[in-house]
Amino acid sequence: MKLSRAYIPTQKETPSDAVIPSHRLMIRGGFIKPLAAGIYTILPIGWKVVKKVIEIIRQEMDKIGAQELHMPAINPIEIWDESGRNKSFGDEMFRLKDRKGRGLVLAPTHEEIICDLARKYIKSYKDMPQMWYQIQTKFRDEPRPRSGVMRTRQFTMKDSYSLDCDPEGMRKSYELHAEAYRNIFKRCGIKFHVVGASSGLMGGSASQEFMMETENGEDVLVLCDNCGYSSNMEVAASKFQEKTNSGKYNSLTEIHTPGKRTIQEVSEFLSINPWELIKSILYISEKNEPFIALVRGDHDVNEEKLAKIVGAEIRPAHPDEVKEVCGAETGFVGPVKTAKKVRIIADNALENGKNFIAGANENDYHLGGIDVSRDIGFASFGDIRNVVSGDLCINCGSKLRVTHAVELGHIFQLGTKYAKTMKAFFLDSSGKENPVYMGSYGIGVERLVASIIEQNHDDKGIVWEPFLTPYHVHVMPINMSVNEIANMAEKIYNMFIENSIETIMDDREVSPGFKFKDADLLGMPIQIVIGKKWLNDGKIELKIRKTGETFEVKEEELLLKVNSILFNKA
RNA sequence: CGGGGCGUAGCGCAGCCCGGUCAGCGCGCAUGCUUCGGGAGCAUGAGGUCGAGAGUUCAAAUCUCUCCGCCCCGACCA
Repeated sequence: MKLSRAYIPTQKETPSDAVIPSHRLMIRGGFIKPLAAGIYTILPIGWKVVKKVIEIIRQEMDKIGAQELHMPAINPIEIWDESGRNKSFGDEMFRLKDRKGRGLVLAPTHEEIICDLARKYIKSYKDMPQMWYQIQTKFRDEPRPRSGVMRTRQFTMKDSYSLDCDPEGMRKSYELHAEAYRNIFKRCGIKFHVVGASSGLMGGSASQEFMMETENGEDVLVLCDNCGYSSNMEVAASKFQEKTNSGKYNSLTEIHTPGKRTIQEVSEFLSINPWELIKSILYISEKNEPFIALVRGDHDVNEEKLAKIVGAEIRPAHPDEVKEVCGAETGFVGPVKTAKKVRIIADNALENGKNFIAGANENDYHLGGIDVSRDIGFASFGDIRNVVSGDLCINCGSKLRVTHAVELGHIFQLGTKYAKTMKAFFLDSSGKENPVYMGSYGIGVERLVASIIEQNHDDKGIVWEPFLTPYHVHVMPINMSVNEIANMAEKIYNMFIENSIETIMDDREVSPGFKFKDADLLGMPIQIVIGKKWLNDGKIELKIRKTGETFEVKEEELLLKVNSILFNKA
């Protein structure tokens, strides 16, 4: 491709709304163009990269025996009512009506359709195992699209589904996927962690996420660099650090704390450590039952864990509900003497603790000297807090590290949840009817591309690996108006093309600096410069984008050199 | 959905506070000449319903209201 004819709209200025590097570089390099919030056109060189990533995915999926199919992106809403997820997806699902008024949805994922296929065609244990996948556009009306192509409302997903007769079969399919995913991310040059995760809206038993560590990630990870324990913060476990309370308040005492609401304000006001306080938060379950969650002052409530213990969806209470249940405004809420009797769930770190301070359920007052077993002995205990940096690993006792990451892939063992509600049954070898065991597995394609850039760039631009780059070689004739240069560039360009090396040539009549900057921004692995050195010494300059290394090469050696750099060919 | 910010030429922005030579700057774009090793110089030129609507006023990019869009921070997911 010649740049003079290519649609690669690079720009010098960083768009003001792009914050993370991959977003900035994809916009500046002409890889993507925004159309609306969370909706992007993928421009030609962006699409070239996407296609290469998809090919890697396809190869690895085929390798584990999965079969590619293509399901409709537009679904009748009834099938989503049947699984109950029309409701649970809520506003996140795009809904529309056809001309007759029939309800349709733009599919955010495809478990329902797979289940429908399964119940129609899987009749016998002999029909399984099956693994089906597709690479397809998904639609999710995200509450907050973000960070360019990292989180969008329309995106490409590789989603696959396994169907098995029993749990062992399902685990086998799950392991095959885990293996394929490791290969895919390795081949994309991603450094990743596989972590235990929450199943969220998908439901089911086990699930793991493939995460790339980056400060710009939306997820929080807990890692043990010693034994390799890794988990999403949503479900991470840890041993908490034991703390000793000063005993400044060692019997039940009301303390006047005017206007001091937060842990920080109260601990500073009373000159005590944050961990001597009990953080009390009122939640309301979906069954409209209020309850108070208690964690130590230096900890945070983990709502995922809490919801699991409660066995229902939960939400923080509104201010008026707090007033009604506890008798005081937020900031002065505590477990002792609430206005209404209320269930209390406390974190393990509080069990048997003494001399704590909490809100007194009276505005501008806290209560000191709380003995947990004496004063709130009716509470139940559990792990309901987030791991904090410095907590210890439950396996090996080393210090845990808390870090940010992007979720690139997620694999689920769904079990029989969908099969049962949607009646996907088969006959086993004894003629008995059983529900199908499902697994579901996803990779966000554009997000993967953005992550690759996130991990492979410098201050000048993107740095592509040879197997993902839109073009292998970027040829730069320094001055198109000098015939010897233009002709040589043309000759080299044609030679590369004939030898299956993907080449882009900057044949524009622009200044050299302009070409160098664009080449660095676009990030092809090899830059070929034809300029003064060619005119004076008959040498062609070859520069490796990643290292900045340069070579002066004779024309007849060029192809060999390029091949060896790109593909390690001798 | 809460909190914060923004919307003026393709991109980045100034102007708004204090209504009235405020329709402006840089980059980009077009044409010509000169240039040609890290986003060249000179000259000429095209390009804007100032997000939309309503209101206040002799007069609105500027003040008021409503709506729309976009971004960032929090509750969800590949």
